[in-house]
Amino acid sequence: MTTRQTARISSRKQPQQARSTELVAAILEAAIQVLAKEGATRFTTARVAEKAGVSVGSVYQYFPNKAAILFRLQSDEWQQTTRMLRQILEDRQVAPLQRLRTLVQAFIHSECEEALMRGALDDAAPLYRNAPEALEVREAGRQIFRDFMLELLPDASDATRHLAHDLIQSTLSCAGKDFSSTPRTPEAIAVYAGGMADMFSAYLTALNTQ
Amino acid sequence: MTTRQTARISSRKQPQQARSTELVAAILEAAIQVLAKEGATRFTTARVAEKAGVSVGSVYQYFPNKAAILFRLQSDEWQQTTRMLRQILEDRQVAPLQRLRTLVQAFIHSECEEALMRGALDDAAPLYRNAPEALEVREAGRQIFRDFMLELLPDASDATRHLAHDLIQSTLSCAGKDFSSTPRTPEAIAVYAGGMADMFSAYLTALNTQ
Amino acid sequence: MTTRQTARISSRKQPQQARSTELVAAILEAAIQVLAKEGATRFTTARVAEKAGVSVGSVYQYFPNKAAILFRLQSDEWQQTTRMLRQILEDRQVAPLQRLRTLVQAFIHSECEEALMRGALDDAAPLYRNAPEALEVREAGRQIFRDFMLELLPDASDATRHLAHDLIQSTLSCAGKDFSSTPRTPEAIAVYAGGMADMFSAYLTALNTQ
Amino acid sequence: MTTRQTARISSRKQPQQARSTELVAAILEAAIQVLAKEGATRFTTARVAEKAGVSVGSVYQYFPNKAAILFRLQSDEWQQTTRMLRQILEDRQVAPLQRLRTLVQAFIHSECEEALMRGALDDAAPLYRNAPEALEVREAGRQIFRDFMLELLPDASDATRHLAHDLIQSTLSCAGKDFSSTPRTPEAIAVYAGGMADMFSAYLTALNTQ
DNA sequence: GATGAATGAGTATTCATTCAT
DNA sequence: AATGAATGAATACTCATTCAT
Repeated sequence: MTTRQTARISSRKQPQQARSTELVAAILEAAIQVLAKEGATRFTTARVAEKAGVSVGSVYQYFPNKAAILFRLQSDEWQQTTRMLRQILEDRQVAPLQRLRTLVQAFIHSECEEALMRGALDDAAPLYRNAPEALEVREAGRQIFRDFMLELLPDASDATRHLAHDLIQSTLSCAGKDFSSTPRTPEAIAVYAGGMADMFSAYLTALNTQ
Repeated sequence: MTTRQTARISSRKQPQQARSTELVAAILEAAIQVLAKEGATRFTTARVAEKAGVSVGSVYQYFPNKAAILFRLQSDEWQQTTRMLRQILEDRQVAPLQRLRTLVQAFIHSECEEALMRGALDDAAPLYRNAPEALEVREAGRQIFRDFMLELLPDASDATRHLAHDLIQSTLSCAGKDFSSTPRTPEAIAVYAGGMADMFSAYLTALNTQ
Repeated sequence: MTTRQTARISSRKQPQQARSTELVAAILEAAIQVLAKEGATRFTTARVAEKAGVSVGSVYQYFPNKAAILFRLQSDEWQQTTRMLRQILEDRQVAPLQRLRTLVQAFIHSECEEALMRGALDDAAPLYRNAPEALEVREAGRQIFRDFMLELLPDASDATRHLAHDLIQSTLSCAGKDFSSTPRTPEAIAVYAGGMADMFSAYLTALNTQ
Repeated sequence: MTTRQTARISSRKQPQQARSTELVAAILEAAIQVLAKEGATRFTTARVAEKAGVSVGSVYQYFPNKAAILFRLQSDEWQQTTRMLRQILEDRQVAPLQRLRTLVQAFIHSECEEALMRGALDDAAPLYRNAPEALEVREAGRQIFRDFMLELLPDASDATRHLAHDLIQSTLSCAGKDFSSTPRTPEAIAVYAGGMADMFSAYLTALNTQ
């Protein structure tokens, strides 16, 4: 929303040596724990450093600022999601609507894992949201979905397809977040994801038979 | 998400005298402006007081803490939304699906008004979200929707209806927020809301013809 | 030299009530002591607050930042010097060269008072030097001297007078600082100031008899 | 001024091997650039090392601490100035007052070269000023001037000569610094230096004819 | 010798909240 | 009731210096 602060947020150095990679991993793992245990407002570089068993200085050796740690966490998640998207949506062996169904299940499931951390990460979004890098990562996921929409709605107008795309992707990600903000059993997850897939299917079918 | 801080958050006193009511109104109006102009992170009691032309002490006379101001803003909005919900959904003169369509249009439109302030209010959600009062207000809205779902899906099982309810209400509110986070023209709003209504309609129709 | 940082530096609020005035005075007094005892590098707002028996927050209530405290100290000094300049130089009862002589004595004397603090204040100059307010205060003093130069060198060309002005004012203030950086007895001060006055007199007399 | 920190500041080792000498030179050159480009407050060992294309560790191999680099820069300058002093002042072929005139011109000119770096070096003076080595280097220059003063004021009392010496040397160096803190054209420099030489001449002549 | 990762004390500044007047 | 001065804990980030490799 607010487009106020925006700064460089990417990693300060590429950890090429094994030691460095471990350190970055330790910091990120600690960040996840701090986020989950303490929440977004109590997420401080000092706490992350302490939890990682590292000095604050070391944190700043690998991340230019606090936002960069959060962004990295989010970025990693987006990449994971993008991989999942690609894997499921590009499998042309499976019927498109079935692929969508599989995706919804997979996505909602993954959203419900580490929901506490994810929620806190979301609360901290104002800190990293406006970084230019954030937009790039998002775009990659959009492109995969865009291609998939061509399969789902081959005869629709660009406008219609674009609208359906917006609706489905937005619903998937944000209703998923909403749902995962409360602890859920695997059954409840399956049911909810099934319902969402039904909704998307009904919508897309309607668009195709128009 | 995070269930950490939870404190009394409702107004400290019922301002019954005219002067008090004015003061509260001034503070809330100022809060809206600060939120819109400065964003969630720069939303401070001092700034609100200054903008309201009141002392900080006075702010604390009517609101026990900063979160209470934010909560009140959110609460007011929920009540407004609830009124809208009631007005549209309880009008039995109109066919249920048409009422839903009207509601989606009205809701997305209203989300796009003052989007800057709403976005900031959302960013500040961690501060007031866990207040018990917040849940109560939400529940009122849910009840209206629940009743409406009985009209939409008269023959469905409770489970199915409940699921559809969750999906639709969650999609409506959070995809609406997502959509409004970017400035939109009235036409774009109408198109998007139309699409969402189509999606809901297709889904509900499918459930009813099963 | 370096013209890098430049920010608002003036006082945050005008202390109109007695209590406030006292507080500002206490902070300034504490600042002087910290500067004298700890030096420019160890001059921190926390130390000033502690020495003043006040919280850090209170310091920031009256000064927008650390530089503002230093600037205020310097500014006060400049105003005092300007007053002295005016008092001595504008006294047309006394012969011009005699006035200059008196001024040099008074100025060097005053420089040697609280020399420790002044030295430290000077070390901290990079912090406040580039503030626009600093330049204004300086200019006032220059104007008085400019008028006086007209009396000293009535027949000289503008260029000559301007050059003499620059030389004398610059020598006075910076050689004075240099001299005062070592503890001096009153006698030594009088002798040094006498010498400087002799130098100025010789120079001005030479210019006038050219 | 402040006589607080005082530590060993001279070079850690005499670099006799070619490689070492080069390294030291590279570090000093980098230091000059950092000082000029970033200013005293942003002068850090890390930045110097990076600019020099060397590791921080290497910097500490040849300089015991940051102050030592700055001191060395200053020291080199003093030695250069001392050489200039000697060259000009000890040339008995030229009349004393003419030598003084030449010196003033040369000195002010040299002050105005690399004024940006010099200014920053000056800002950093608190860091190296109190080193005992600093005093020694200064003393060498004083001695040359002292001898020259004997030529200038052969009949004056020790006290008078000493006073004139203090005045002239102090004025030369610090008014020179003051003057060079603003960018100047060669013409302006010549004029200012001429004026200063006139002032010294008038003063010395007056002392000799007393 | 050279490297540069690691350290952690140190600093400026903000802001929710209280309470004497 | 209203004020706004005072508090002080909290936080992001820097940088001189060390030392294992």
